[in-house]
Amino acid sequence: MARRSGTRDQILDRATDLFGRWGVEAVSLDQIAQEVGVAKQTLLYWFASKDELVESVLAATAEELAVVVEAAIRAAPDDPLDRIEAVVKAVFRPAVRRPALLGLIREMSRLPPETSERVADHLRPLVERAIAWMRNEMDAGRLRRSDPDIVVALSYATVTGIATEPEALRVVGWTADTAGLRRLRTELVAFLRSALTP
Amino acid sequence: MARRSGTRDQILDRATDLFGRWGVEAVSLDQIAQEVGVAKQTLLYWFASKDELVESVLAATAEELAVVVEAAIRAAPDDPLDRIEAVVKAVFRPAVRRPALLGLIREMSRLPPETSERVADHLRPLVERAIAWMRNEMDAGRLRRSDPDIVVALSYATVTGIATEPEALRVVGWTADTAGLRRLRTELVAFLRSALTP
DNA sequence: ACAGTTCTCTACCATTTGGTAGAGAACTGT
DNA sequence: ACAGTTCTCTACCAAATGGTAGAGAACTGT
Repeated sequence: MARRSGTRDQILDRATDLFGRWGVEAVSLDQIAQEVGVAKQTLLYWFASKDELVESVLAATAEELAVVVEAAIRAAPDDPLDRIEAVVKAVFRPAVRRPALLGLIREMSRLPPETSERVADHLRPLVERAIAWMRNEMDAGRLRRSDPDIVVALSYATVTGIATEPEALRVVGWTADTAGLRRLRTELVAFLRSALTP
Repeated sequence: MARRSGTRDQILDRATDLFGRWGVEAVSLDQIAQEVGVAKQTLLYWFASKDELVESVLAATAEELAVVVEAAIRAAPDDPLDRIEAVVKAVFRPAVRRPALLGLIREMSRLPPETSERVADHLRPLVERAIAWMRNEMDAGRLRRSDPDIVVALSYATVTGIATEPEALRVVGWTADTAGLRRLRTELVAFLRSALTP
């Protein structure tokens, strides 16, 4: 999460935010360059093309999420529901502070298949482990019996959807103040808990 | 859902699909015109600007969803969980056949606030009713007690997220064949049921 | 002091973008 | 037959886009 200092890192950070917020297509190199306070050609020195910049941003984001999740898992208690709660809370903080993080992952579906495939490869080990783990817990009767892969996708969709769609929340009258955030996190955790309880 | 026949309707249909799939910014008027088989200026005859086209598409989409949901509600049984299942199933069919539908709603957050506000107004009555209804059912002890507005948003996020992110599903090894679709719908309904059961 | 690398810049370019101007079909009602 | 409206077209345009070419700082190690 640390905003690093080199020109390259600054570009990466800024591009992450902008791509995540507005979508890859909607953000121009000029715009990124201007916000970083650098000439556009400086971007093209660090990244040979916009495509390469996009891919770097996605790879870094996937990596960052993977690290956060891994850490949360290692530190988490053994009970599966507690563990899920820990992971959700760990992801929730950076996701809300920087909605672009999860929004970016969503941008994957709009990229050329080879690119999205490469990014998916970054996440796959994590996902596979999650599925295997869920299957185990289901067998042990500690999670609601169901299709583990789809349930992983559903949980992801719920967390990502709610963290990246402030509009949807505004329509129901929610506001992004501290109290609202706490309320949201509490409900999200309760929702998932209830969805996954045997 | 009916693909209507006039030039205007053809433009609307095609634009809906393209905007929903690739995002508003990523789709050019030239592209839409070409796919409809008409000159770009014909689009600009029917819609004064791209912005106006976007807004028309969004309004029509919101309207269409509202109609589908209303119909499902009217035809649904009285038990709240059955009713939720009916609505989800009603939305699931068009959403999967045309992912653009829900994808479009997500595009709202990337539009100028006045535009998204106007589209939100189309959906608000529906949402308000959903919240009020949920609150009632919670009071009656037929749904899990919680913040009704946030739960509405969470349910929406789950359905929309899963229906618009084929990438996420691909990562868990899911495929979009008939069996996969049925499996997905079944799990989605079970997930929501479990999440909302008292 | 100097050569080499690293980094950022100005100047430019071909293409694509949303949009304008205005002409000409094709269908009205009379 | 004719005038008016509805609809679609060709021909442009200014601005913005991703990207190239190449010069000049600024920092290396010697």
